[in-house]
Amino acid sequence: MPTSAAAARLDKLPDLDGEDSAPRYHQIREALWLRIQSGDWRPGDLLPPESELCAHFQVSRGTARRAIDDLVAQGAIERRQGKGSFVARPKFTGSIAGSYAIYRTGAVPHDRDSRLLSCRRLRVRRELAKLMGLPPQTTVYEVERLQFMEGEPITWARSVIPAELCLGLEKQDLAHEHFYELLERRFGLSLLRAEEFIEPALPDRYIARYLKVARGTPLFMIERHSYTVNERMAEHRIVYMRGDRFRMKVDLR
Amino acid sequence: MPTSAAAARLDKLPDLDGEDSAPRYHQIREALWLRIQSGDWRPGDLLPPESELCAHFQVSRGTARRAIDDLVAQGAIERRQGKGSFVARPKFTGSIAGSYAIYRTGAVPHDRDSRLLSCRRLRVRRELAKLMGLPPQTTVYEVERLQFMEGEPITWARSVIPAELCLGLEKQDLAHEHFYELLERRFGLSLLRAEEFIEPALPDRYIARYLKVARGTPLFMIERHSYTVNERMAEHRIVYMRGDRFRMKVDLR
DNA sequence: GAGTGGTCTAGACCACGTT
DNA sequence: ACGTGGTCTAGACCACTCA
Repeated sequence: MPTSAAAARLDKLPDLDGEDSAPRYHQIREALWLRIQSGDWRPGDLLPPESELCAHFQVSRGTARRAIDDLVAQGAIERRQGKGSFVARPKFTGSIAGSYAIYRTGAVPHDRDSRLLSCRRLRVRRELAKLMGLPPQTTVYEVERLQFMEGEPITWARSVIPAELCLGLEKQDLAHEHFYELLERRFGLSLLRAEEFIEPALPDRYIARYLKVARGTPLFMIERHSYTVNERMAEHRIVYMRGDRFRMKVDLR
Repeated sequence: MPTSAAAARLDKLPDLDGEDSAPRYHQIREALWLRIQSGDWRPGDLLPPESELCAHFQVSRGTARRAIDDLVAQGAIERRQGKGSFVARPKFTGSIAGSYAIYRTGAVPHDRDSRLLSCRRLRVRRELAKLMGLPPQTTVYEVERLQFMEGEPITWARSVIPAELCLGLEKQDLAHEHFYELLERRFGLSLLRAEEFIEPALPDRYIARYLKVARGTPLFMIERHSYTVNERMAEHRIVYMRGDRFRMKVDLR
């Protein structure tokens, strides 16, 4: 069942460990982050006010704030003045974002659209089961989609998700709803973080046909591992993105 | 002249603006960052102790520290307990690092080496002059190098630098010294930040020969713009990196 | 107006590196 | 021993949101 905007409670949160040499703000940060990772606190949940955190952990407000500051910097918590602090909804869900940005070679992208190619229920391939930490023969959903910008095909993507995490996925509106929002809202499946591995690649015949590019057109191949509660891999995604229309920008300091 | 490890002074640093609605820590951060960007304070310089910053800006230590915290997070300042705070040396100089990481597909990279292909003095190409903000016909150095890992060619790179920033570059040991360290030490040229644009690409005959790959092998093409004092572009670099041996990793939150 | 986070203060003691 | 940054406290007032 989809849960939205509950209140995060401090029940059974450990006290600070006097023996632990780590700073208090660090211990507090660990305790809160564990709550989020474990799924006790879910994206959108309202955190207890700072005053309550101070009282619970027996620290001054500066120390409690420092812990939250770090979680905010880490992207795990959002603050809203006057309202409270909330468990953050994952940032990388929107477009392709995060610590790098995709830039169109030319104009600014708008006008997004996507098309569902297929959604199948099947047994996971052996290699993928190993990579995802699933028992052999686990049933998964395999979703293939195309993303368009300004009417032009830009990315082809195939996602694999353990079926038990989203039973009935094939009945959902996969064509138009945002994929991660759908998982969150319909199945209560929240993705907390992801890793991406990026390589240059060339399209095979299948991909080239969908992206409407010549076989020799350079592409980005992006492999994404998305994790949910308890560090469990909930989605394995392969994306091919046209390199003739997009590039990535990285700021170095 | 190479300057190393001077002391940063607070001379003529502006007072806080009471009219400014921005928080004090923000105004302090801006003032310090401007000092660094302008070149008054150089990488490696020792900052005044926090006590002195507090006295100068008439703020409490918490506020001064908050300003420095932000600059540390931004990568502009490094703290060393017991010693002091220092203007950071750029992080992206070592390998390719920053907000993303290059991962070898297979074993861990070690055993680096590089080879100088050429170092020429010539007039900058018209398009590049425009991109770099240089007058037409400006004299530049053009340096081509190969980088090896475990005896295998991994990247080919061509750097273009305005000649006046590093007069006599051709006499330096470009083969073995780290390039950015050499610029810093011999010419006092410090690069403060950089932007990279990454695309998938295929090698032309020239690049393929150096990297010892077939013409159809996918590569990363990385264009780097490095900036020195006053937001002046000091280096324009094109890198081709083998995509069959390396990939990039990005962490999303 | 009540409650939240945002900013700031003026102290304190500790850990580390140098002299 | 001394000076640096690292951690922490117990207050204060302001800005924003919502009832």
